[in-house]
Amino acid sequence: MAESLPSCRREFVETAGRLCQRLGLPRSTGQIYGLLYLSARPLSLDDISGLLSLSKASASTGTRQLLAWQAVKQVWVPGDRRDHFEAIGDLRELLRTGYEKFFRPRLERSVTKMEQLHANLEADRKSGALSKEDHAFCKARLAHMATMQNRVTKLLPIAEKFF
Amino acid sequence: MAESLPSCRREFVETAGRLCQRLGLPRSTGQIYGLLYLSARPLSLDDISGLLSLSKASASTGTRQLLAWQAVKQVWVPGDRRDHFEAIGDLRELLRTGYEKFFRPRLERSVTKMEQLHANLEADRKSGALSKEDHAFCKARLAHMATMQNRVTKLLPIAEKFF
DNA sequence: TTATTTGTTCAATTGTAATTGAATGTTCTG
DNA sequence: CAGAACATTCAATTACAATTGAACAAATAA
Repeated sequence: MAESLPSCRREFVETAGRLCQRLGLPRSTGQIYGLLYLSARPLSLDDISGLLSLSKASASTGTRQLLAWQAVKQVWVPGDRRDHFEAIGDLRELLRTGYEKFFRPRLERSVTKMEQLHANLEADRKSGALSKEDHAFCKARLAHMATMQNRVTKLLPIAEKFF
Repeated sequence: MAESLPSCRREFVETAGRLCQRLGLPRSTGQIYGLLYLSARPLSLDDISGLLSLSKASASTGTRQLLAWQAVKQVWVPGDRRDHFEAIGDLRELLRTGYEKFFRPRLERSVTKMEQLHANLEADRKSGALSKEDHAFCKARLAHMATMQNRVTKLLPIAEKFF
């Protein structure tokens, strides 16, 4: 397997890594996806760690992460015992599963969280921890936030159809 | 000023803090915004650091951060020399400026980055660093990514109108 | 079976960014 | 003006998460 990357791939890998880093994900994971995204043939862990100058441990955890996100799949290469990895090239699908696995559950939990907060607010009002005016104010703000939540919830399916 | 928070605000503050943390922003900044969002009256730096058990330094940097994001505004409280802060309650506006200041520039830069990558790809092809098949493969993948970029670019104004 | 190749797990290190206390600068007050 | 009240800046600390090397486990080959 090659030991160095052509400059276009090098730069792509770097960009992907920084994007992930900005999103709070491990840079190395982004680099791995970037590398695979521009690889015509599946790569082994050794290829990955070699080309990206990562430890095999990082390559292993990174690929497993990507497998969990369904951003990558394992493919069998005849005549080679090692696992090989290939990027899922369809970014629409990636977005879709990302939404399903990441955004939606969070959004749903945020709705129940809002309900909790509202209940809490009423309890505070009854226990006297909150004045009438403060209670009204908080209630209005929470209500506004809830309508925003609703809009996001309604927008996302539209966005999904858009892709 | 009060020394402790009613439970509803306590929980809201915690939630806001964790949300920011997840987004890669300082937790304390989120907590400050959460606190102000549910405060009927503007708070001073001392109020903030006291109620959230933060150093005044953190309160200062956090509020300046929020000012830069236009998530908070300074208000003058008669008879008090200190700066006081109030949350911008309109989350729509917050989203809008967040999009303008954060997303849009990034999206634009990503477009020029794609052009760079494409140019790079052609250069690699010419220099022989890339086989014909590899070149075709990479070109297709970059093209696919570009169309996704276009869709995002087109979707965002729609989403903006939606709010 | 034993030796070798491959992949994962885990403790330790490293790097990065948030947080703080102390120092500094600035504005008000008496 | 001197002194106090505030806010900011900065160096140092702390907390956290990515990364690694080494130990371990599993599978294959000889």
